[in-house]
Amino acid sequence: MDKRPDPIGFGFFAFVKMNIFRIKSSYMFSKASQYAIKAIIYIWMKSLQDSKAGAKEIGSEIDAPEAFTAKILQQLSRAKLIGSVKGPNGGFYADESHTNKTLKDVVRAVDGDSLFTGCSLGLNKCSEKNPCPLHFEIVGIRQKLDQMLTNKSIKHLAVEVIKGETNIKRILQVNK
Amino acid sequence: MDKRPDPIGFGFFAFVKMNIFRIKSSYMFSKASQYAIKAIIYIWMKSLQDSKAGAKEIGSEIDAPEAFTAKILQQLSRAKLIGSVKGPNGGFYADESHTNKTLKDVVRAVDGDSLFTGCSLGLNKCSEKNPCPLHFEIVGIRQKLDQMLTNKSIKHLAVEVIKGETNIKRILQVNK
DNA sequence: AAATTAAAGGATAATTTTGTCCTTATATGG
DNA sequence: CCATATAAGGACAAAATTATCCTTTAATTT
Repeated sequence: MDKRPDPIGFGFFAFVKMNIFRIKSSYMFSKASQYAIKAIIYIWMKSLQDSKAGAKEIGSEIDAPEAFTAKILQQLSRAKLIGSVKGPNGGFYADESHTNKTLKDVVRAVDGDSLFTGCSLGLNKCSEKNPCPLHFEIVGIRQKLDQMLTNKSIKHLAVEVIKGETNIKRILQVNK
Repeated sequence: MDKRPDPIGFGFFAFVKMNIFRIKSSYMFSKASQYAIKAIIYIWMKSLQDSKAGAKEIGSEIDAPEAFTAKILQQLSRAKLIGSVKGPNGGFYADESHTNKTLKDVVRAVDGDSLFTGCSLGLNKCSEKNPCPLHFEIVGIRQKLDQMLTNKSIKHLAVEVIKGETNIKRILQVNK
């Protein structure tokens, strides 16, 4: 390989990747959770139409890497948030037994519950009695988030999506 | 080094670190933001007592890795959220020019603003007109978070902390 | 002016999260 | 029973985030 020092400054491209200029992601949910939510809504939509969905199909439809999606589906399956069957005509599905599963169940299965229980500043002894500077401010917001995620069943979400719009692709906004 | 295959199954310890059993962090803010918030509150507390704080001191007081804290302080300084002076008796400080800086400024300086503007499912075309399944649910919560972070000036927070308790260590809960 | 002190910044390492590939297990249809 | 399709899982790779170390720059003190 050519190990000569970069002659005309293409190191510039490394430059833009440097700390200073890198933009972080930092959403409310991890990517894994985002994929999980999209996937499980999609599965419910299929199940409401009496069909299963395979990992590949799901990954492609929700615009998530297929192999990674498969891993996440395993987690959801282990957590009993969805069912799965192997073999021909197999795939992932949801039924009555999953009717009451909520967004919170999904997020917890994938990300654990530090989002709901941990101190927002990462302090391990934060509590009502010994609150961090943001404690009381954050608690209220987090409670709202928690309630919202707890109140929304996945099935309900899927039904809403179907009612409002039949084109899955558009609703999940997977196209660019 | 001993490269023999693990004879009595201490691979178990690798095992517990495997995907399945690993617990994610996944807080509202990144670690960098958490450190930034703790650091800047600490700096304000010191400044309100007319003294500067060095990177080492700050890192140790807020229970964050010192070198990493130094990096974050650089970012805060570049973003004009704090001031810095080099040399003997130097350090980081905050003054009138920083009075109106808010928690939101801090989070944005460190994490960018995907937390505030990005779709919670990571979809790039999510909007009022073309909403993702969580859009309207999340928007309200995020707005509350945004408002809270916008309304709280760091200075105000530091004052509150000082009023409530003089022991910095305890308030920031750096012990255990 | 020189020595010293502390921030600024570069390079690199460790860890975590995200992502891929390949093998194994298992259900279904023929 | 056999072939096939698909989930489950292991091993590994890439990327992002977190963390450390060392050199350079610039104030302050002497």
